[in-house]
Amino acid sequence: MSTRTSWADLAANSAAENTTAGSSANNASVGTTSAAPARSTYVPPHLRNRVPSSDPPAPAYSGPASSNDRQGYGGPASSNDRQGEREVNPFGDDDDTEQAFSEQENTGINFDAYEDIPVETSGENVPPPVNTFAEIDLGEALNQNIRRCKYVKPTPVQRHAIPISLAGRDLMACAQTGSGKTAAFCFPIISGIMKMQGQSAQRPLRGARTVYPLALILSPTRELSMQIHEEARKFSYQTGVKVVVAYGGAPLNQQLRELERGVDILVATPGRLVDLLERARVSLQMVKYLALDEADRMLDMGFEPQIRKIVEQNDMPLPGARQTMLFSATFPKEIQRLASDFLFNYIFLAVGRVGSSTDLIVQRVEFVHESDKRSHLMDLLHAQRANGVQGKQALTLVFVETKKGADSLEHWLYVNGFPSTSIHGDRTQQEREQALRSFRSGNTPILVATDVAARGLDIPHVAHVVNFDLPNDIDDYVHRIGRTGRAGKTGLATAFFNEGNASLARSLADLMQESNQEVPAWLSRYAVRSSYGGRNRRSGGGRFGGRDFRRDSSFSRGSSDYYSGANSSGGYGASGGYGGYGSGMTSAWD
DNA sequence: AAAAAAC
Repeated sequence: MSTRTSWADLAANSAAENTTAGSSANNASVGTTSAAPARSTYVPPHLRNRVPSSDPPAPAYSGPASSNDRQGYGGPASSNDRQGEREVNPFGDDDDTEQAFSEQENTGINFDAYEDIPVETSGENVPPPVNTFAEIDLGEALNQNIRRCKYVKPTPVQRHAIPISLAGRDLMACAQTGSGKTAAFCFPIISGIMKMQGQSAQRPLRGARTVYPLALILSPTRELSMQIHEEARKFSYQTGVKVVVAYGGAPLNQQLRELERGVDILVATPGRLVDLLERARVSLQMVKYLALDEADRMLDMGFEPQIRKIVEQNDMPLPGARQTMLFSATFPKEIQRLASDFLFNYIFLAVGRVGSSTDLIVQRVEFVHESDKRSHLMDLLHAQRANGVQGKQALTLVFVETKKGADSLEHWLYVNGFPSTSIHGDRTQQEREQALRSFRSGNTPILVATDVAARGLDIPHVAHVVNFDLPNDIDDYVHRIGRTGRAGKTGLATAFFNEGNASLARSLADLMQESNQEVPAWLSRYAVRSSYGGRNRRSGGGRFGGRDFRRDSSFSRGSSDYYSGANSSGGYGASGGYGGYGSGMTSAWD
């Protein structure tokens, strides 16, 4: 059955084609176009005036705010100007797009298992969930793309999150790895921008080459931004909504050229975006939608300053004047608290799983001394060779702690006859993308990776995730094993545990128990010995992703504002029907 | 202590 391939594979293929074609085309024109940095238009952030929203926008222009009018350097361009330039069909099915629809495939998700998914919502006036895409007014062009993607029915997170977003509400959403979060925030954004196209919107005229995206989607790694871009491009095909991606390690000029051709939705990693903002090539003044994917990662210690810079120290509209959506599979309470700075009267949504992490992934933990790890891995891989699928070895993703460790393990595997490659932050962007392509295609069915590959990447056919080195944080473990068992498929996750991982024992044992996994007796003994509920306790507790920190009374001390108003009573549980947990939950702050 | 993210 070809269901598994459908569009996820197309994404991989088209990503591969785009990168190669794109880079060679670009090389040809670099130097002839605007290669020089825009020094003349650069204004340091602290000298830029924040334009109050009441200011009349600069005159000059009053056309529809569609992507079509934003090419070039800001001169009004009729919406016909891009007609000659045909939009590349991201589905690769130019001949008969409706044929794909008639196959009635879905993405392989077991939809029956959705019926009793636990859901928690909290916040004021939570819009009710929908059961079908048809009952939501997303617009015909978007609906057609949804059909082309063979999405027959919304996933649980989509059922709840899309109506909330369409109602204009801010949202903090927890949903399992592989459960369709990208579409959940892309659909409302695309639909909203399509509706704006009809209105006559005016755009300010600053630097002639400044572009004004209407939506900004941030993610923590370059490859994840690429993936989101590919998906968003499918969803917005022939809608007139233009999606552009910007990330580091790749030629800036090519990305600038894309931006100048018009951008409605900008997908970016933080570093490159800050660069573009400092060069005044991008203004966030017109942003109506802000989405943070892997939001807890985006707000952790390493990223928070950059995110604050982007969101708070540029010209982005304030919370309430924009719509903000935060998505992740994990949401530690202390990060939730931080995140509330970026939100206005938001709804918290936690959706239990299907198509992901816990029950569909068989988790094994083996006690392996540091010095035995390689030979132990070899044993696993040998055993796996036997059960290759269709003559192809199943894909195995091996996580290690350090970049050096990744290089050396990859080399060792290679020497020992296992075709493998690696991805980590010390490799060039070309090498990283090549490694991912080669892994996806099965050419090198073993990928050794650092945490750069832990989050968000959708790689079909990953049968086995090996935690060669366990992470220090249980949430990272959740994301790593979530690279398998996606969209209703089963998966296997094996962890090598030894004395060095004692601090993880407790949370690992808890997580495994919550997901009905067999917990080895020796691990339980480690668990009792180690940290009593410390920082490593699972953020949400319970069977799935999380719980609104506003409902936790421990957060009210010393900060009454968090506990007041919005969530005092009655507002939550509107669509829940899952009351079986909550009382005995330990706060991550306890 | 490590990883990620701009040039």
